Amino acid sequence: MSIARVALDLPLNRLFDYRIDGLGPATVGLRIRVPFGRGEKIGIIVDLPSQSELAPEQLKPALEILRDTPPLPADFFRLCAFASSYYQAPLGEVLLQALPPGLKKTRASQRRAGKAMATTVPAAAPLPELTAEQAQAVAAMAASQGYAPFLLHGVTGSGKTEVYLRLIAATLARGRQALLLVPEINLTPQLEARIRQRFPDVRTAILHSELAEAAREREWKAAFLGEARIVVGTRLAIFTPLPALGLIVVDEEHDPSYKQQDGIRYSARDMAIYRASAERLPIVLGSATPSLESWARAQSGRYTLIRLKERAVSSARLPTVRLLDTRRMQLTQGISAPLLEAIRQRLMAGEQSLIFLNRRGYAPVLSCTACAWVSRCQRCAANMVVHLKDQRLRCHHCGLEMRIPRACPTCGNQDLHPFGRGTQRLEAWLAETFPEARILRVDRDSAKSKKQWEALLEQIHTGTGPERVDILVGTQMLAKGHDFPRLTLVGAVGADAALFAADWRAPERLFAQLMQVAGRAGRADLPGEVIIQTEYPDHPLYAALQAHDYPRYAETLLAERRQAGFPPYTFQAMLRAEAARMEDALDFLKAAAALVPAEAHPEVLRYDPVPMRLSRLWSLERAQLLVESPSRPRLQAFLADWRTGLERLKTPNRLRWHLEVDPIEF
DNA sequence: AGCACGCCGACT
DNA sequence: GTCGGCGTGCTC
Repeated sequence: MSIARVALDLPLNRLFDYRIDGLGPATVGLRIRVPFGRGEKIGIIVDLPSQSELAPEQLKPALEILRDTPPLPADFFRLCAFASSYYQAPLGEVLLQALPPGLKKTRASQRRAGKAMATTVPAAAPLPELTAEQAQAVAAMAASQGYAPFLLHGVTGSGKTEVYLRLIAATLARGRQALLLVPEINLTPQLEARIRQRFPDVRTAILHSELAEAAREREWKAAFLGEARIVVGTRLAIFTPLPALGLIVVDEEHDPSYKQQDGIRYSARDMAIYRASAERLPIVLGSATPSLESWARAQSGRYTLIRLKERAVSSARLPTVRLLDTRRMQLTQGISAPLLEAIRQRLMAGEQSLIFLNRRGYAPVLSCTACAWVSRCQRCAANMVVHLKDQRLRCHHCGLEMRIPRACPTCGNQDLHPFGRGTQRLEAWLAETFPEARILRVDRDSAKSKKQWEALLEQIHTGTGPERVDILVGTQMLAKGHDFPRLTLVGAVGADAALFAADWRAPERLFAQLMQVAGRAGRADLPGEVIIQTEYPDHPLYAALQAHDYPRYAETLLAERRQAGFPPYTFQAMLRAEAARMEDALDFLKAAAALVPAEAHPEVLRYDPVPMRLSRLWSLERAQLLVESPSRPRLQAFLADWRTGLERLKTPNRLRWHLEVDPIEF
């Protein structure tokens, strides 16, 4: 009797055995259709054991071994097995989340094979000349053999993408595939175009979660079958099986969107490092503001640090950064007179300004002037944001919406005031102040879809005429890598809030955002200026920003982290619970903390359970318990023990929990 | 995760 | 007297 051991997409930490006699030759890595409970499921054969722990009559016969794709390769299994153990997630869940949805369907639906997208082959442009720095970087990285991790630290505009393209070309020349990870593909349509232009004859696969199902399957297969030689994708693309992988590039490696925030909470950047090491490949982590984790590893020599200190276009200098001390200034709608004057000057010169305000909506809260009423969300521990454009209050966490009330729901007072400022309010006020200017707001509300976003980009690029844009108002969306040729002024408003946020990673993110948004200014032959309004002009973050000195700020932050015993000097995991009542969530976490005796894991520190910062979301009370260790292996050992106990722990009514390794939000 | 079985409250 | 609440247990 032949047996297949099968991984299924279930939240269960075990595998299932089936009889496969008469189903033809089986191979580890093939998909298999099996009866499960009263239905059926698609699983993946992970082993062909000679016998099962169950009696033969307890095994059900499998229905079909699917051979429409080749077996998933051993490299892929190793990657998934590592993710499964590192993130304490069942192997089946990890393996199956890596497949396009079409390959997980029980009914063998005969979809059209799907042809490769018709790509108009653009005229091959001459290769841009490399700067000396770029050439050195390419030479150093292209010469590497085996596992070779590089941290490519390049200031904005230093031409990191060109370096990637050269490395990709070298990889293709060696007959290998190249994998390029990007944070959000929809925000960088230019990158895709650039790759297609550079490699017009090379099949390039694009992979991200917003692709339609058929397209995703087509692209995934092209990559898996080795037809696509270049694979560009978001975090999920790290799990694509690639038969001839020769290079991994992680662009903007510091970007938080590499961390999956639901389901299996993995870091695509960290998985990329593992994959490169397991498959003995060069890997390039690129950023103008690397994550502190990566920077520390580069400092310790685990990664080779390669720096691009100059902008690729020699005439384009880094923008000057001016700190405006607003403590003694009269602000109108949050804008100081000098910033306003700077905008006016750009208007007169026909140049573009960008005001960065990382808060969308009109105002963060509506409140009654007579009583204590504020626009709180019914479901979340958060305020509903005023969206004046569509006359609605909206919770940015759960999406709950309602009309803006005419009068206070509590006392009937008609005098309700929006407090604080978001991009809509700033846009409206700037439109009043500069009636002749064309103002464009760019945030998640104005650029909901890829189409809208591309249309906005198009508009921003329009140089002259009635369609030109004079002033951009926007959130961090504007910080992503685009060239805005006429942009010479960047103003940052309301940035201080992140300096003292409860989340200790907030300053790191603020620095990256400001650095990126500042990098938008003055890329071509026009010098750029950045004006940051702040009440803390002496803060080291701003000083480093002014000096364009990421390394200095990174050292400051790393020293703080070391002092405080935070990552990357300790390793953390978070157990989170949500329930109808906070008490239940906290009680569960208390019980969880007591599951494993402390003596068994002396180097693992367990903190007390606490409510999460956003303590209620979607009407569920949420709490969390942090565990921490100076040793990653010891933390891992503890987590493995802990999970076993947690799975046995019977949870109170409707309580849900999950374990997150290397959490990035608190 | 589904999906069964199984024992206690308000309804045709 | 039943419909249905979700507590518990199982899935090769």
